[in-house]
Amino acid sequence: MACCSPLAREPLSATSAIELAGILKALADPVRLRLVSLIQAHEHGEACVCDLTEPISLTQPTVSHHLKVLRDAGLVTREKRGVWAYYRIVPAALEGLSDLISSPSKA
Amino acid sequence: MACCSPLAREPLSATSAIELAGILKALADPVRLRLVSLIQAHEHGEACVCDLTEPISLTQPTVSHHLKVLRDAGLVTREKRGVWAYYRIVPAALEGLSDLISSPSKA
DNA sequence: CCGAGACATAGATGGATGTCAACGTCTTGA
DNA sequence: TCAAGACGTTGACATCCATCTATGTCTCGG
Repeated sequence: MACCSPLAREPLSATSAIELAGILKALADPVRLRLVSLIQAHEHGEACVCDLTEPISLTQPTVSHHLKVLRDAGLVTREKRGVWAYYRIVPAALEGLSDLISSPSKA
Repeated sequence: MACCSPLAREPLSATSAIELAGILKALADPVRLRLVSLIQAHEHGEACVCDLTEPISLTQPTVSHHLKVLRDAGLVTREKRGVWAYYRIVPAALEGLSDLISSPSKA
Protein backbone atom coordinates (compact mmCIF):
# COMPACT_ATOMS: atom_id res chain seq x y z
CA MET A 1 0.00 0.00 0.00
CA ALA A 2 1.13 3.52 -0.66
CA CYS A 3 2.40 5.17 2.45
CA CYS A 4 1.99 8.90 2.51
CA SER A 5 -0.50 11.35 1.12
CA PRO A 6 -1.35 10.48 -2.48
CA LEU A 7 -4.12 13.05 -2.85
CA ALA A 8 -1.93 15.93 -1.81
CA ARG A 9 1.62 15.35 -3.03
CA GLU A 10 2.69 14.30 -6.46
CA PRO A 11 -0.13 13.65 -8.95
CA LEU A 12 -0.74 10.06 -7.82
CA SER A 13 0.21 7.38 -10.29
CA ALA A 14 -2.36 5.51 -12.33
CA THR A 15 -1.69 2.24 -10.54
CA SER A 16 -1.91 3.80 -7.10
CA ALA A 17 -5.17 5.43 -8.13
CA ILE A 18 -6.59 2.07 -9.14
CA GLU A 19 -5.52 0.56 -5.87
CA LEU A 20 -6.99 3.35 -3.77
CA ALA A 21 -10.18 3.45 -5.82
CA GLY A 22 -10.62 -0.26 -5.22
CA ILE A 23 -10.69 0.19 -1.47
CA LEU A 24 -12.90 3.27 -1.66
CA LYS A 25 -15.28 1.45 -3.98
CA ALA A 26 -15.70 -1.21 -1.34
CA LEU A 27 -16.90 1.43 1.11
CA ALA A 28 -18.90 3.46 -1.39
CA ASP A 29 -22.12 1.51 -0.99
CA PRO A 30 -24.99 2.26 1.39
CA VAL A 31 -25.35 -1.36 2.46
CA ARG A 32 -21.65 -1.84 3.12
CA LEU A 33 -21.43 1.42 5.05
CA ARG A 34 -24.26 0.24 7.26
CA LEU A 35 -22.59 -3.14 7.67
CA VAL A 36 -19.38 -1.51 8.83
CA SER A 37 -21.37 0.68 11.17
CA LEU A 38 -23.39 -2.22 12.51
CA ILE A 39 -20.36 -4.40 13.11
CA GLN A 40 -18.51 -1.63 14.87
CA ALA A 41 -21.50 -0.76 17.06
CA HIS A 42 -22.26 -4.40 17.87
CA GLU A 43 -21.36 -6.09 21.10
CA HIS A 44 -17.62 -6.75 21.47
CA GLY A 45 -17.07 -5.03 18.13
CA GLU A 46 -17.93 -8.16 16.21
CA ALA A 47 -21.02 -9.58 14.56
CA CYS A 48 -22.04 -12.72 12.70
CA VAL A 49 -24.03 -12.75 9.48
CA CYS A 50 -27.24 -13.64 11.30
CA ASP A 51 -26.89 -10.47 13.37
CA LEU A 52 -26.74 -8.36 10.21
CA THR A 53 -29.36 -9.73 7.83
CA GLU A 54 -32.34 -8.44 9.79
CA PRO A 55 -31.30 -4.80 10.31
CA ILE A 56 -30.13 -4.59 6.69
CA SER A 57 -33.36 -6.10 5.38
CA LEU A 58 -31.64 -8.06 2.66
CA THR A 59 -31.23 -11.77 2.03
CA GLN A 60 -28.40 -13.67 3.66
CA PRO A 61 -26.51 -14.35 0.40
CA THR A 62 -26.55 -10.66 -0.43
CA VAL A 63 -25.17 -9.77 2.99
CA SER A 64 -22.49 -12.44 2.59
CA HIS A 65 -21.61 -10.96 -0.79
CA HIS A 66 -21.13 -7.48 0.65
CA LEU A 67 -19.07 -8.85 3.52
CA LYS A 68 -16.84 -10.60 1.01
CA VAL A 69 -16.28 -7.32 -0.81
CA LEU A 70 -15.33 -5.63 2.45
CA ARG A 71 -13.07 -8.53 3.33
CA ASP A 72 -11.33 -8.53 -0.05
CA ALA A 73 -10.67 -4.82 0.45
CA GLY A 74 -9.09 -5.52 3.82
CA LEU A 75 -11.67 -3.51 5.71
CA VAL A 76 -13.02 -6.38 7.80
CA THR A 77 -11.77 -9.74 9.00
CA ARG A 78 -13.62 -13.00 9.48
CA GLU A 79 -13.19 -15.51 12.26
CA LYS A 80 -15.14 -18.75 12.16
CA ARG A 81 -16.17 -20.01 15.57
CA GLY A 82 -18.31 -23.08 15.46
CA VAL A 83 -21.15 -22.59 13.03
CA TRP A 84 -20.92 -18.84 13.01
CA ALA A 85 -18.65 -16.43 11.17
CA TYR A 86 -17.77 -13.36 13.18
CA TYR A 87 -16.83 -10.24 11.31
CA ARG A 88 -14.71 -7.49 12.78
CA ILE A 89 -13.56 -4.09 11.54
CA VAL A 90 -9.89 -3.47 10.73
CA PRO A 91 -9.34 -0.07 12.38
CA ALA A 92 -5.99 0.48 10.67
CA ALA A 93 -7.61 0.17 7.26
CA LEU A 94 -10.18 2.86 7.99
CA GLU A 95 -7.58 5.10 9.57
CA GLY A 96 -5.34 4.59 6.57
CA LEU A 97 -8.10 5.63 4.21
CA SER A 98 -8.90 8.58 6.40
CA ASP A 99 -5.32 9.77 6.30
CA LEU A 100 -5.11 9.35 2.53
CA ILE A 101 -8.08 11.50 1.66
CA SER A 102 -7.47 14.19 4.22
CA SER A 103 -5.40 16.93 2.68
CA PRO A 104 -2.49 17.88 4.96
CA SER A 105 -2.92 21.29 3.30
CA LYS A 106 0.67 20.91 2.12
CA ALA A 107 2.27 23.83 3.97
CA MET B 1 -24.78 16.56 5.94
CA ALA B 2 -24.55 14.39 9.00
CA CYS B 3 -22.31 15.93 11.58
CA CYS B 4 -20.51 13.47 13.76
CA SER B 5 -19.14 9.98 13.35
CA PRO B 6 -21.67 7.80 11.54
CA LEU B 7 -19.40 4.82 11.12
CA ALA B 8 -18.65 4.56 14.80
CA ARG B 9 -21.72 5.53 16.83
CA GLU B 10 -25.25 4.37 16.28
CA PRO B 11 -25.78 2.00 13.33
CA LEU B 12 -26.08 4.79 10.73
CA SER B 13 -29.51 5.24 9.19
CA ALA B 14 -30.32 4.02 5.71
CA THR B 15 -30.74 7.54 4.38
CA SER B 16 -27.48 8.76 5.88
CA ALA B 17 -25.78 5.73 4.40
CA ILE B 18 -27.08 6.60 0.94
CA GLU B 19 -25.90 10.17 1.31
CA LEU B 20 -22.43 9.20 2.48
CA ALA B 21 -22.14 6.49 -0.15
CA GLY B 22 -22.96 9.04 -2.82
CA ILE B 23 -20.01 11.22 -1.88
CA LEU B 24 -17.68 8.26 -1.48
CA LYS B 25 -18.78 6.90 -4.85
CA ALA B 26 -17.70 10.16 -6.44
CA LEU B 27 -14.19 9.62 -5.10
CA ALA B 28 -14.10 5.86 -5.68
CA ASP B 29 -12.82 6.05 -9.23
CA PRO B 30 -9.20 5.98 -10.40
CA VAL B 31 -9.67 8.82 -12.86
CA ARG B 32 -11.42 11.07 -10.36
CA LEU B 33 -8.82 10.36 -7.69
CA ARG B 34 -6.12 11.41 -10.12
CA LEU B 35 -8.10 14.50 -11.07
CA VAL B 36 -8.35 15.55 -7.43
CA SER B 37 -4.67 14.89 -7.01
CA LEU B 38 -3.76 16.78 -10.16
CA ILE B 39 -5.86 19.80 -9.27
CA GLN B 40 -4.47 19.95 -5.78
CA ALA B 41 -0.89 19.61 -6.97
CA HIS B 42 -1.33 22.13 -9.78
CA GLU B 43 -0.13 25.71 -9.64
CA HIS B 44 -2.22 27.89 -7.31
CA GLY B 45 -4.27 24.85 -6.35
CA GLU B 46 -6.45 25.20 -9.42
CA ALA B 47 -6.53 23.75 -12.92
CA CYS B 48 -8.58 24.10 -16.06
CA VAL B 49 -9.83 21.18 -18.14
CA CYS B 50 -7.11 21.65 -20.71
CA ASP B 51 -4.51 21.13 -17.97
CA LEU B 52 -6.06 17.80 -17.06
CA THR B 53 -6.90 16.01 -20.29
CA GLU B 54 -3.32 15.27 -21.25
CA PRO B 55 -2.05 13.72 -17.99
CA ILE B 56 -5.25 11.70 -17.68
CA SER B 57 -5.04 10.47 -21.28
CA LEU B 58 -8.78 10.61 -21.83
CA THR B 59 -10.94 12.72 -24.11
CA GLN B 60 -12.08 16.17 -23.02
CA PRO B 61 -15.78 15.23 -22.67
CA THR B 62 -14.86 12.33 -20.43
CA VAL B 63 -12.77 14.56 -18.20
CA SER B 64 -15.61 17.08 -18.09
CA HIS B 65 -17.97 14.30 -17.08
CA HIS B 66 -15.76 13.24 -14.17
CA LEU B 67 -15.36 16.83 -13.05
CA LYS B 68 -19.11 17.21 -13.04
CA VAL B 69 -19.45 14.16 -10.82
CA LEU B 70 -16.91 15.61 -8.40
CA ARG B 71 -18.69 18.95 -8.50
CA ASP B 72 -22.12 17.44 -7.86
CA ALA B 73 -20.63 15.68 -4.85
CA GLY B 74 -19.33 18.98 -3.51
CA LEU B 75 -15.71 17.90 -3.73
CA VAL B 76 -14.59 20.55 -6.22
CA THR B 77 -15.76 23.99 -7.33
CA ARG B 78 -15.71 25.59 -10.75
CA GLU B 79 -14.92 29.20 -11.59
CA LYS B 80 -15.23 30.39 -15.16
CA ARG B 81 -12.67 32.99 -16.11
CA GLY B 82 -12.79 34.01 -19.73
CA VAL B 83 -12.80 30.95 -21.91
CA TRP B 84 -11.44 28.66 -19.25
CA ALA B 85 -13.07 26.84 -16.36
CA TYR B 86 -10.85 26.58 -13.31
CA TYR B 87 -11.49 23.75 -10.90
CA ARG B 88 -10.47 23.85 -7.27
CA ILE B 89 -10.63 21.34 -4.42
CA VAL B 90 -13.00 21.90 -1.49
CA PRO B 91 -10.72 21.04 1.46
CA ALA B 92 -13.59 20.95 3.95
CA ALA B 93 -15.33 18.24 1.93
CA LEU B 94 -12.28 15.97 1.96
CA GLU B 95 -11.66 16.65 5.63
CA GLY B 96 -15.28 15.91 6.39
CA LEU B 97 -15.06 12.58 4.61
CA SER B 98 -11.83 11.81 6.38
CA ASP B 99 -13.39 12.44 9.77
CA LEU B 100 -16.43 10.33 8.96
CA ILE B 101 -14.57 7.18 8.06
CA SER B 102 -11.92 7.41 10.75
CA SER B 103 -13.03 5.48 13.77
CA PRO B 104 -12.62 7.53 16.96
CA SER B 105 -12.15 4.09 18.53
CA LYS B 106 -15.11 4.93 20.72
CA ALA B 107 -13.46 4.96 24.15
C1' DC C 1 -19.62 39.95 -37.66
C1' DC C 2 -17.30 35.66 -37.95
C1' DG C 3 -14.25 31.96 -37.05
C1' DA C 4 -11.45 29.53 -33.61
C1' DG C 5 -11.04 27.44 -29.42
C1' DA C 6 -12.51 25.84 -24.56
C1' DC C 7 -15.92 23.56 -22.37
C1' DA C 8 -20.53 21.27 -21.71
C1' DT C 9 -24.24 18.20 -23.22
C1' DA C 10 -26.64 14.25 -25.64
C1' DG C 11 -26.90 9.73 -27.25
C1' DA C 12 -24.93 5.13 -27.76
C1' DT C 13 -22.46 1.11 -26.16
C1' DG C 14 -19.74 -2.29 -23.58
C1' DG C 15 -18.58 -3.63 -19.03
C1' DA C 16 -19.22 -3.61 -14.05
C1' DT C 17 -22.37 -4.33 -10.05
C1' DG C 18 -26.30 -5.23 -6.63
C1' DT C 19 -29.82 -8.48 -5.82
C1' DC C 20 -32.16 -12.78 -5.65
C1' DA C 21 -33.30 -17.93 -5.86
C1' DA C 22 -31.19 -22.29 -5.84
C1' DC C 23 -27.74 -25.13 -4.33
C1' DG C 24 -23.38 -26.76 -1.96
C1' DT C 25 -20.45 -27.17 2.32
C1' DC C 26 -19.53 -27.64 6.97
C1' DT C 27 -20.50 -27.99 11.95
C1' DT C 28 -23.28 -29.47 15.79
C1' DG C 29 -26.42 -32.16 18.46
C1' DA C 30 -29.38 -36.13 18.88
C1' DT D 1 -25.21 -41.63 11.12
C1' DC D 2 -28.47 -38.07 10.08
C1' DA D 3 -31.02 -33.87 10.16
C1' DA D 4 -30.89 -28.98 11.00
C1' DG D 5 -28.97 -24.71 10.55
C1' DA D 6 -25.34 -21.04 9.42
C1' DC D 7 -22.81 -19.56 5.80
C1' DG D 8 -20.71 -19.40 1.09
C1' DT D 9 -21.07 -19.94 -4.00
C1' DT D 10 -23.21 -19.97 -8.54
C1' DG D 11 -25.90 -18.32 -12.26
C1' DA D 12 -29.28 -15.07 -13.93
C1' DC D 13 -31.11 -10.57 -14.41
C1' DA D 14 -31.76 -5.62 -14.14
C1' DT D 15 -29.46 -1.52 -13.49
C1' DC D 16 -25.77 1.63 -13.32
C1' DC D 17 -21.55 3.65 -15.12
C1' DA D 18 -17.31 4.98 -17.83
C1' DT D 19 -16.14 6.06 -22.27
C1' DC D 20 -16.57 7.54 -26.87
C1' DT D 21 -18.34 10.46 -31.03
C1' DA D 22 -21.08 14.19 -32.41
C1' DT D 23 -23.00 18.42 -31.43
C1' DG D 24 -24.20 22.69 -28.83
C1' DT D 25 -22.86 27.04 -26.25
C1' DC D 26 -20.04 30.71 -25.06
C1' DT D 27 -16.00 33.85 -25.27
C1' DC D 28 -12.48 36.36 -27.53
C1' DG D 29 -9.60 38.14 -31.38
C1' DG D 30 -9.55 39.90 -35.99
